Amino acid sequence: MLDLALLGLLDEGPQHGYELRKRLRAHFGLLANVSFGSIYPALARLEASGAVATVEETPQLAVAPPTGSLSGERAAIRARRLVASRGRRSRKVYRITPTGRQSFLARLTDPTADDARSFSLRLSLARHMEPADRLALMERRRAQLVGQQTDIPPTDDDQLDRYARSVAEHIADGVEQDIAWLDRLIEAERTNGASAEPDRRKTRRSA
Amino acid sequence: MLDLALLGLLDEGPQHGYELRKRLRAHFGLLANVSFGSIYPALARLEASGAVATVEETPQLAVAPPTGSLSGERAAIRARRLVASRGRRSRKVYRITPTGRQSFLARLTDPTADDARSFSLRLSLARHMEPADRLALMERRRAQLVGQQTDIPPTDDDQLDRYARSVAEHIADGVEQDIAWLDRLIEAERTNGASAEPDRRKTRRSA
DNA sequence: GTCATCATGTAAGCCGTTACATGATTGC
DNA sequence: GCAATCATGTAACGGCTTACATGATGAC
Repeated sequence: MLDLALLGLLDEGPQHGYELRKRLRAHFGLLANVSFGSIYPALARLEASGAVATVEETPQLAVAPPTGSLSGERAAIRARRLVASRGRRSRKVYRITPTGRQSFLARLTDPTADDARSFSLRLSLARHMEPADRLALMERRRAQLVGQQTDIPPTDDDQLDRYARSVAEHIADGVEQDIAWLDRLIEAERTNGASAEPDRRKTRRSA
Repeated sequence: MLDLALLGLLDEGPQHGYELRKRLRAHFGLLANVSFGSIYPALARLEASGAVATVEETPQLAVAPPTGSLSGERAAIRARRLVASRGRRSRKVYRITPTGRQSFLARLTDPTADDARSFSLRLSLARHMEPADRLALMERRRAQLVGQQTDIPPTDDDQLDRYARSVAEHIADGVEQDIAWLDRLIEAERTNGASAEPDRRKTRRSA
């Protein structure tokens, strides 16, 4: 789940761990409000598996401004990994590899891996998918939700107290609204299925 | 979280693990759709901590019907823990202890432990709380949700693609509806605060 | 000079899962 | 006899969290 989100972000350009965390929150909101204790090991794993690679300096970002020659020697010795752009602490910039992009797409559309938790994240990344996969994702999720409705009969206990009943009803309402939302998405997907191209987006790599 | 749910159910009468799992689903729906691999260790922990105790047979259930004297000897030898009521496999029936009831109430109202995940479960069990604690629980949750709205500005990125934007909007809608729901609950809680007594419910122990 | 922010990482723990192992009883 | 359901438990693993350790840099 985290891997998917990280790869999705890295697809928009090389970034380092600290920045990735901020963007996770900005892009995915509550879906991926994840701690550093998860992110750094995840990046290390992804690097070990060849899905991402560390970048040896991002030249267009490191304009090497005349920040100062003071204590230059000391700084140069310490800057092991990367000469920090604009004097920051050394940071490890990652980029997604072709292999990584492949496994990203494979995992994004893998029907065996879509649980309730990862659905919203997957849908957020749906622009990377083929229209058919996108539709399949939505319909699998819809079926799951309908299954919940029938599995657990709506507020089956009329002997629940008011609080428990209120919670049950609220949850049932939520499921219903999720289904309605999906129906709208599916409908939209079907109507302009021809006009919607996969993945074409103003990828602002030079932002 | 699971402990809370188990204690809440056991407060309505002694039950065994297998039954508890079914009731978890029935009472709390998706909130506590938990596997046996969690339940049995949880019950063992609760027993070790003194919150629950095993019952030495529930006489009113084990009516000892004339099921048969056939193979009676063999069955009697194997029935180690409990003489099974109506010939079932031996099962371990738990009841909540006074200590358990105390820690249940303490944990239910503990303000340091209410994260988003456990809120719905706590509210489902709100009939066990004092009106003031109940109100406090709701208002803490409301504050959390409002905090989310401001922390993560609503669909802050107008450069998100349609899918990501749709997800962000849907989540924002959900948060808004949760707040509206809480407002209704809080309002109801304040108006009939005097008339609502804590915990009085037709506890059907003899069902 | 010290505090907030940027930046990376490790270790321990929590809370659940799946898979496995075992076995009794009921119904076809 | 065989499968489904009832019933309890263990072991391994997953994915995240918090807390800890370290350190640079800029602002006040």
